[in-house]
Amino acid sequence: MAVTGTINNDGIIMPIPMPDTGITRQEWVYRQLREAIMGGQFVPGRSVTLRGIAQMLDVSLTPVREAMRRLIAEHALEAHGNRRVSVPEMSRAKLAEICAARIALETLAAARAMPAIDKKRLERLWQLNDLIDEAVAARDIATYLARHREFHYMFYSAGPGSVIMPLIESLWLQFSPFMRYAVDHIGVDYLKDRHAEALRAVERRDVADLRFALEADVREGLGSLTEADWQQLENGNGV
Amino acid sequence: MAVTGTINNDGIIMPIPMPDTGITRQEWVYRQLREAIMGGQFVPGRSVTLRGIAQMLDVSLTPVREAMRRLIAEHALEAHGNRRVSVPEMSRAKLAEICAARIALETLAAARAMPAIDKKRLERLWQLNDLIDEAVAARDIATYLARHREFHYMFYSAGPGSVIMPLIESLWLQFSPFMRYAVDHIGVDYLKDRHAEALRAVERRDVADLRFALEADVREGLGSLTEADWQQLENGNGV
DNA sequence: CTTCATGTTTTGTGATCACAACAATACAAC
DNA sequence: GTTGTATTGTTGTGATCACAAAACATGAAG
Repeated sequence: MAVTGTINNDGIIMPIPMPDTGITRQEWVYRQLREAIMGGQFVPGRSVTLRGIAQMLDVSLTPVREAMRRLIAEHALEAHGNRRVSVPEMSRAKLAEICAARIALETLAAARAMPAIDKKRLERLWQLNDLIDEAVAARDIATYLARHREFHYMFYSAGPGSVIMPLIESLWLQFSPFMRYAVDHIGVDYLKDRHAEALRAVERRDVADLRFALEADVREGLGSLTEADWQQLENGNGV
Repeated sequence: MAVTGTINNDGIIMPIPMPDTGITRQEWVYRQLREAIMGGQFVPGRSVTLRGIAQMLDVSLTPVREAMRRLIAEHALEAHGNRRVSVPEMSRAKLAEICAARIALETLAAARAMPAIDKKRLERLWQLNDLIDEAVAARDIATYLARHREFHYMFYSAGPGSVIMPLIESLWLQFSPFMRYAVDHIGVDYLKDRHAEALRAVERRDVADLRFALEADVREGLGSLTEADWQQLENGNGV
């Protein structure tokens, strides 16, 4: 294991080659785990052990311990009283709270970023929007998730500041495992986004419409699960 | 050092007695540092070393490393490229961003919490409001900061959920060292809050007024520093 | 006095070991 | 078959050591 671009015995893809220079092992482990979580490779409820990760990435316990502490602090992982660590499970209430927080923070970030979105970045955003549609049409969940994240990140990161973005990323870390799980089990057909509407609002430099589009994007995306969907997820019925 | 309720050679008060049972050393170290930061005992720019903290709290490096990783992940501490860690410094832009994020998240948290604020909690909030005024009148900065934090925490924590509150706490960790520094150097006289107005809004069950009061509380509190204030702070001129 | 090279000290990082807490299993008693 | 207990294995925690990188101090050369 721990070699380049293979699937290990836990079924988790560890793509990035190797630690090298200029970066600490702890930092490398952190990024590996973070990408895996964001990519939805960790299923909610899965327990994560120090030795398991250490063996998987072929490092000692020390850097894994620190990387996991970071992820726990960001609520990407959950530490139970028993000292066990696992990927957090999702609930209706928690998802609602995450959506509310996303709307509050992402509309703020977008409003702050809008003046800094120039023609070049706007083109890239339109391009990403197309790529997302293609991924949905092709039922390619992995690249859908990656592009979707890239779209929002490219949006907000145009603006200044280093305070709000980490908060948003913490939220994404929290719902990503669930989102992958939900898309896997319910399908991609219900995935409507408001990205085009948001981009048109940017072109018109209309902050209010931009906020509205993004709020709708979250509400009709993550926040749109019906009671039937939830029950299907809880019964574990597959795709 | 590391004994109960003394001031160590760094001038930092480490009040809580000792680790005992039922809690890991790492967790204890984390809480100690967190309280010290929230209480404004760490001045912005101050460098924090592993061995320094370990010696201060009389533990080995291991628990300190993990505790500091947590605090760095919460942006309570800042890790530089040189592998050095310090208490983050504040800038005009950063403070503005923190205020904007606080308004977005805290008005949301308050709105969610309002239905759960019963008569008993409201009484306690009024009581805290009085204690804050007394602390200001007595120029007692330490208890002012503690009560101020307790007031907001008691407010938001009435509501359900475990997602939004940690985000808010991360923001408080980020501005607390600066706030203490600013109050120390500029004085407590400009400290006007909108707590009473917020509580009256709760009594009327008026969400809009509640949000307005809290937004004003942040904007006229943290966000009210003038350019003259900033220059005074940057010159390091004392009280 | 300034600047650069050298040596010393401090500091973070990673690995390893010992240990205690916890979970899981196996087995006996009813 | 169920329940309770002893045993075994696994896991997180904390301490210590070795090492490399960075910061600091020292001193010579300009």
